[in-house]
Amino acid sequence: MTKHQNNKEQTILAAAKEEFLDKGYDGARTTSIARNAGVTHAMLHYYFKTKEQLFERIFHETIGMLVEGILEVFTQTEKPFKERMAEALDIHFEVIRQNPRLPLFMIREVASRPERFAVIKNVISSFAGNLLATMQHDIDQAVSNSEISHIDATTLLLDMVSLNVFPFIVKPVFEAATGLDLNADSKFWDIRKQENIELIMRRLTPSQT
Amino acid sequence: MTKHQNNKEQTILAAAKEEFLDKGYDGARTTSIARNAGVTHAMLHYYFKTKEQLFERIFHETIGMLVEGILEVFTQTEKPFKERMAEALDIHFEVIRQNPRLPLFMIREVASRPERFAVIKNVISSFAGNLLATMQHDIDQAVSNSEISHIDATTLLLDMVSLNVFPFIVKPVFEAATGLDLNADSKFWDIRKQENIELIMRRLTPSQT
DNA sequence: TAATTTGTTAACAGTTTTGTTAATAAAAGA
DNA sequence: TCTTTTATTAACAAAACTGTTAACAAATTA
Repeated sequence: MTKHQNNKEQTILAAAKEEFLDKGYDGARTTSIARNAGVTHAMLHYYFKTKEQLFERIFHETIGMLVEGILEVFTQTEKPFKERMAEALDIHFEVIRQNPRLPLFMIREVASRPERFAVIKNVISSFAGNLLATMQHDIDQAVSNSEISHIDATTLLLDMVSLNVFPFIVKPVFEAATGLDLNADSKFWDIRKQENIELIMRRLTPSQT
Repeated sequence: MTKHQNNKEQTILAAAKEEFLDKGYDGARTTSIARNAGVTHAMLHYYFKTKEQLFERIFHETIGMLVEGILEVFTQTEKPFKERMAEALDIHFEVIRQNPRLPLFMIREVASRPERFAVIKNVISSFAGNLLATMQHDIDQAVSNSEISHIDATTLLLDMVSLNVFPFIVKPVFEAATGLDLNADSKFWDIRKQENIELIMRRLTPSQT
């Protein structure tokens, strides 16, 4: 009677993503994932042999999304450096705003199981190398035009990522401390984005000596 | 024959701290803690009835350290605001540098078990309220002297914490991406501290319009 | 030194969680 | 339609952990 709908696999994946993002690998329970997906937990082992394998799937996806998010950022080369940088900050911020749990997820998993380095290492490092080289080139050019202060590309990238990502990571603690509900407070995030842009812009503006 | 040395309790606590900081509550194993402490795991239940209770001890301690660390920061009121702010950044950075795993530990636990909010809430919120009020007062004064640009105390505090804390949180990922070993690289952290101070100083300097 | 409290071990009990299997139903292919 | 492959369930096995207990040793105290 009931049609065999292979979207069960998708349903399981969705439930697993929720569970893993929320609780991390160690906190996640395969039974709980199955329950939330509305299937018996044997199904989960049928589609994905082990918890580990199911996790890998999710982990890969999220690396993809994060890397993609940062990738898009540095493509246009027409406009002046500061302008491009402001746009990059904006885009980067919005990507995280739409996937606010990804960064903590990634950091937490890499921290508690460094073995997973291997997976992530290739994906990121090849990409990050390119990005940094490109950025450094553009920076040097802008510096020689006296358009901006000197800064190292790695330093600038870490400035950017720290400012854009950290607020989302610390959100639960921040909410506990202040009693605010930041989900219901889009103004807070708009202000935050502007502040981050402001900080980097001022950092890049040549000092008047 | 063997003397009853009650430093076993301390040994267990030390091993537990290691384990919890490294793997988080869910990833920690009481058997592993006992093994690392060199005692049978029954001992662990003898001194600390449950895993949860053992965790509470550690959790409280770390909240204490973190809050203390930020507390010390804003006491002197003689010097100009920017100067004080630079010192605060320096002290704050060094506190974290010496306890680099505490922030991720706290964030991770609060994220995966919001129930623990209750504990942390009182400690932080009462304190944070004071700090923010003090900061805002000092900021307003410095602004009216045209000593600095206008900024919200909450915003400035989040700037500061983001810049100082995030690099330590993202360290494992960063190392995976770049292949560097940041533990062996004290220069990296010195540069980072300077960059953070630079960023905030420029943010606070009144813009010349 | 006798009694009591404190520390320690080993073995075990209970639970939770992951993973397997055998039986069966549905779908697809021939 | 008969066979084979895929999907699904329920029941079960195995492992991993946490927590308990009973027996005993060492230290403390009276």
